[in-house]
Amino acid sequence: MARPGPALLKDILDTSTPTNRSPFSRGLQRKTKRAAVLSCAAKLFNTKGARSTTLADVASRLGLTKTSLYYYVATKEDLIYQCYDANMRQAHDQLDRAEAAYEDTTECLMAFLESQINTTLRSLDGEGDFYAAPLEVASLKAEHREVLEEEYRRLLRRLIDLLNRGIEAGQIRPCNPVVTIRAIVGALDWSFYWLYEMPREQARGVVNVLRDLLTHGLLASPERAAGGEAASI
Amino acid sequence: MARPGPALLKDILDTSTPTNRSPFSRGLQRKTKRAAVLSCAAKLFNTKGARSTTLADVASRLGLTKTSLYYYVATKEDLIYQCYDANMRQAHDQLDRAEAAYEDTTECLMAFLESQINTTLRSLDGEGDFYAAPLEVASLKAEHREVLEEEYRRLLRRLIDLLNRGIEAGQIRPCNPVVTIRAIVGALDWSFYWLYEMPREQARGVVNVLRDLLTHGLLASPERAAGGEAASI
DNA sequence: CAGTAAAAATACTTAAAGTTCAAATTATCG
DNA sequence: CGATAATTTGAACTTTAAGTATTTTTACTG
Repeated sequence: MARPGPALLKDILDTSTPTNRSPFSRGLQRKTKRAAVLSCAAKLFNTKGARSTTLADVASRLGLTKTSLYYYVATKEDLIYQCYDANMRQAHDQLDRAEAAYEDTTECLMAFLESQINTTLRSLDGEGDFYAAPLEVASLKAEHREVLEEEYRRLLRRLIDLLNRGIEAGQIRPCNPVVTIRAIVGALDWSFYWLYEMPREQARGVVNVLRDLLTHGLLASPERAAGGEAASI
Repeated sequence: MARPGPALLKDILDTSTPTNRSPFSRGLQRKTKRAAVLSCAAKLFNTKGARSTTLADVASRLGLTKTSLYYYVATKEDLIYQCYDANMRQAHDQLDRAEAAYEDTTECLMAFLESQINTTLRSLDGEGDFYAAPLEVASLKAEHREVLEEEYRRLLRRLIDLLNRGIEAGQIRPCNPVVTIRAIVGALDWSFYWLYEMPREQARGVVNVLRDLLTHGLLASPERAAGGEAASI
């Protein structure tokens, strides 16, 4: 699935191994190319917005004409939907993995955040697909919009449940989990925007900074948090 | 400036006082109506995206035809730019006020966040103008885009400086201020999205939840932060 | 209340981008 | 190599929404 940024669609397939030329590989090739179309579209959507990206933009980046895209997607609306849907599925998958790997609720949440950030970073390194942040769901037709909104709410609910379990177990401070998760996921949904333009060096440290911010907060010390006078360390 | 959500443009002006009918009021009326156009557009931009909102959408909400909008704005691109610019100016103003009011860096940051959230909440109550989250700056023409990006960066720099001052003063834990501010502002830029659909009751408590999250972090206790075992309260 | 300027509407043009279709090209396989 | 299916294309068509020219309505002013 790994593929560098500016690759043309015709260069996507690795025809060096015989397996990729076997009869059954035809459907697989199509799937692979389709995934490349979605990834390319996702990158553009993240960069200039789904609605203001034209099919010609996507096509030209893939070395195709815009007509050719219709071999892979039904409509532009469908393309946007597929991109968003892929992103939502990926997010749920990552949360599945995080929940399977960690008992501790805080660790689980952090692992989820980390995997989401890393997915973006890998894509920027050309080592994985781009996923589109679902920022323009509202502009989709009702049918598609409702599916995505439900998936989004489901993700929020899962994370809220996670927080609640952490609170019950005494691992996490009592807080309003709905608002807290909204803030965290909001920052995450929007993170590609600055990750895209941040020096790679700094971007690599993002996960640790977020982990720190979320676990300890901003304040220098608990005493200070209660409202005392400032004191130098 | 206060004006309820679904008001038609012709109902905007308060003609009950003579002042509003004086000769010099003509230009003022136009300004007021122009502000109402921007506010209405901003609300729609927040709800369904700037690019997928049509001038007909904006006009119909104001009880006008789309042609009439051209009396107030030059082009649609201009309308988007004006909305975004108004938002950036408002944000800088709020930060000015917060910096003037608070010596303590943490308090200052919190006051800024609070004022931003409250601006959104007031607009939802029909007690103030809507401001558009500048989510689609990338789709504007270079000239406008550069102005807004510079204003956005300037806001980030101001907030980063604020954090740095707090760190130097020992009020704030040493952290990467760039990433930290990006995360906070990202969550903020995106907050209208969930504030719009959150029960008003809950929305009122948002500021406190964010304050808590940012000051103390998620963990139940500092001991726990070090990695100890979970303990029920 | 008539004259005049502001505001808004009607009817139209234009541009851009989404979409379709039939034809051409390319790749696979017996 | 030649048949067949997969893929891509060029060119035309459609739709949508931006933008303009002109006229009409409204409302302020003397």
